[in-house]
Amino acid sequence: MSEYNHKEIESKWQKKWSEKKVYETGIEGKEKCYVLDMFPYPSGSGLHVGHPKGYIATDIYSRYKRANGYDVLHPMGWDAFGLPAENYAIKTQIHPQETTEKAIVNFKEQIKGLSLSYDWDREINTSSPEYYRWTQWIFLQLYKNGLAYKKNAKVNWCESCKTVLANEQVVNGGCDRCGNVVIQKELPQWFFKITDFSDELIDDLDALDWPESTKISQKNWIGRSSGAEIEFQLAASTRTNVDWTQTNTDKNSVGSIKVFTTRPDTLFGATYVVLAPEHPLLEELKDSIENFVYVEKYTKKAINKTDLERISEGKNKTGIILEGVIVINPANGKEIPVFVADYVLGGYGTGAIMAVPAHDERDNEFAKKYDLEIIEVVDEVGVLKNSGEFDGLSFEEAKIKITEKVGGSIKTTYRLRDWLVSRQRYWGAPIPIIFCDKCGEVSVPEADLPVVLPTDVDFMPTGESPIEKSESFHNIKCPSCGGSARRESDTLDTFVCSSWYYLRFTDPNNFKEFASKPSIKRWMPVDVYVGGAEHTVLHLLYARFITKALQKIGHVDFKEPFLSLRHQGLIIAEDGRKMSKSFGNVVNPDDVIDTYGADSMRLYEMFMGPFNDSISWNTKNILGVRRFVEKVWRISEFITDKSNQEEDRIIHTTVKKVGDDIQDFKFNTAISALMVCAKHLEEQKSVSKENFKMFIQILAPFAPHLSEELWSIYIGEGLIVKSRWPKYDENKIKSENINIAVQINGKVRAVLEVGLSESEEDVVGKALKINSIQKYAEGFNIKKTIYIKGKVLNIVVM
RNA sequence: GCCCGAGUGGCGGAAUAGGUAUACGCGCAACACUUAAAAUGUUGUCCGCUCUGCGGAUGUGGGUUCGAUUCCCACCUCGGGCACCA
Repeated sequence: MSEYNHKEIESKWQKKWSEKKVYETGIEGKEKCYVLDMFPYPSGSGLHVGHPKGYIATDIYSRYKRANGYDVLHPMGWDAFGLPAENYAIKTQIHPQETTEKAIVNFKEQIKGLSLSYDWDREINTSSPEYYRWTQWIFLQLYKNGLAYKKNAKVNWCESCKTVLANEQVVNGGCDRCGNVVIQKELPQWFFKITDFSDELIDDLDALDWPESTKISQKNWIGRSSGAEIEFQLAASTRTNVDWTQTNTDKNSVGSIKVFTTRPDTLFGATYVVLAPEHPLLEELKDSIENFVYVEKYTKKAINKTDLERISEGKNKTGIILEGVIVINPANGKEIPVFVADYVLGGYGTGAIMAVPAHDERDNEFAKKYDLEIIEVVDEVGVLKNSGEFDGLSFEEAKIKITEKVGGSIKTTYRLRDWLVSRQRYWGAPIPIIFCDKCGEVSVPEADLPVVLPTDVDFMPTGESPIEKSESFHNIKCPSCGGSARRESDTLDTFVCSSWYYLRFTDPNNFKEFASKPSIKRWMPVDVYVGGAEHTVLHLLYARFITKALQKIGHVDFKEPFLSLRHQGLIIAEDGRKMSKSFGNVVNPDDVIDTYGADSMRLYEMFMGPFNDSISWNTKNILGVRRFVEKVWRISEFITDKSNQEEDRIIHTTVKKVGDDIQDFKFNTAISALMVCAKHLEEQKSVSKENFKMFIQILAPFAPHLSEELWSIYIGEGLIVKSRWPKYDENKIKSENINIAVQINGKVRAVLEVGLSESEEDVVGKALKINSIQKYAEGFNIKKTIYIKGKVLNIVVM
């Protein structure tokens, strides 16, 4: 037999499969299976060997499902809007569309080299007007249903570039282009009301087949915590300076500071109150604060701080006392001071806390620095002390009773904030809103969608988004009154584009709807979703939110988009670092395919180790799987029409094992089982045609080219990619006799062959006849014996 | 700092409803084939010792058990994520 020529064989079958459209989405009306990869951002630098790991896994899974009679939807597309292409355009004046298209062509070619079984007729591109038309439509649905709104928000702003910066463009507090200091600037921004769904986003996680760590991360991100809101009245001495009936219309909050706490049980230990620098009460109390000049100086500085500056302060908490302002601890009537400090956040809870330095680390650090009173009110076992009538209560009980006593209310708060979706960028989907002098904010009529990105733009290294200066874009009439109007020039966060693409894949060429109801019903939800763990919170949370929002509005009738989720582990470079151009340690899949073949590349990435572990690439190790490929090639020379019991047993065992392992994403052990089987067949230098057929069928999802070639030579009926998964025979797997370990006091002293049906008595009897066992048992009493059928016999002696 | 995950041969790793630790692959060594090399095949390859045998070993130290890589407690190291959320 000739040597295995991967280049010839692989290109031959890639052509045939493509001609016969073997990967077309199943439409036969069988049970469906939607297998989805997180679609990539087509970056200019192309794929490295780490990218396709997840794609290979979903491909194997899809092939397995097709062979098992499912209609499979397995699509691929491009998350094509984004910052890198725009930055590149600013540098080179090459339009992002051009670079993006080029990158897509390159990515696609690289992906096709691996024979991933995508249905390319369903390819989508988020930067095409046919797609973003529906991204805009979804924005409008949310807008019309009160789930999208505009408000001011702080953004990173570079004074010198006159532009908004993404967090990743802020390096050490400076602009990554010009190095100038980045400030926080208030600008009107669009938000999605994800916080409306906080509870559902937490509670619906329970029913999902997702990694537990991912669920926990999402829960922590949403950060639901229950506690109490408690009011601290201002002391009379403070009150005299302000006419509260004038400044405050809410009777209940006249002259008080409302705080949120998760630990109302520690109220007796609250020795001061802290306001966030943004707290509105500071302005209202202006005349009562004796050192207001200094306070104002502090708050102005604090508000202008970037996140990075706040973080870098670490344990060195800053703050300033409000002189002349005193509040009363409602639990014990004590008068306590009030501070403003930037470790308290304006956007969380009520923007004010009661500080309990004995039981909160941050309060403790602050109290020590400013020499404030520290009172312990809960002991190590959670029982109250120094708390008057509540002494001796458990902290759980005290939470409720103390809140009740001081007239507080039980309250739940969330860490999650609304999703800021507007970007002051060019390369994104325009927000379909029009501003009219007369009518104000008007949504673009659905019939006028898409709002197409203007092309008469310049990419200048400075200034605002190029979209702002486009005449053609902004020169429009108000759809409501017909008067002159101007378009919203912000574009949407790319996470918006990627938060609904799984719906589009069900019906990608629909010009009338984002996807037809029957298509959505047919395919959704996604059965298996695979992608990197870096999307644990943002993308996965946003996609879940959009699904829930669309369900609420009535466009879909399910509440979760992804039933099961798997993360692929990173492929680390051979030098132990991340693969990156700047380290010069990138391995290009094209080179690997050229040298070893696509089948070997696929096998290697799956054989490296557990799918979700991070593992170092090692080119040497590819030899192992390449040798395996050649071994299978050689085994085909031994095909006979005779089989034997042992051969049948190992083939059927392997069929079972490989199927089970694919189902569980345990590809490494599946390949190991295939290797063990191949080794056996080669050693006995014979394999029946029937068994060989089964073997290449279960090998096919991993090494489709090799299997198809062997199939065409030796089996010849149709294509292996269209064949049905072989059925194993449980009777052929079972064997009568089995080796068990015989232990004395838990140490293995002998191996014994026994029948599976033999009784414990018989097995013990046989074991005691073995020389090496007698040696250990002699002179001792047998205390007891433990026999685990087919595995181990332990004889306990004294 | 908090949260999550992981520590098994020279290396990637296998085995967890507790039951023969080191499957499979890489590497290494010897042998066969060869003028030679490559390729391929065969055999060996956790460590130690007083070596037909015995003892030890799954990050460290304890515990539960007839039996622990697997369960429990404490600690150490590495990787990932998040940043003061009251």
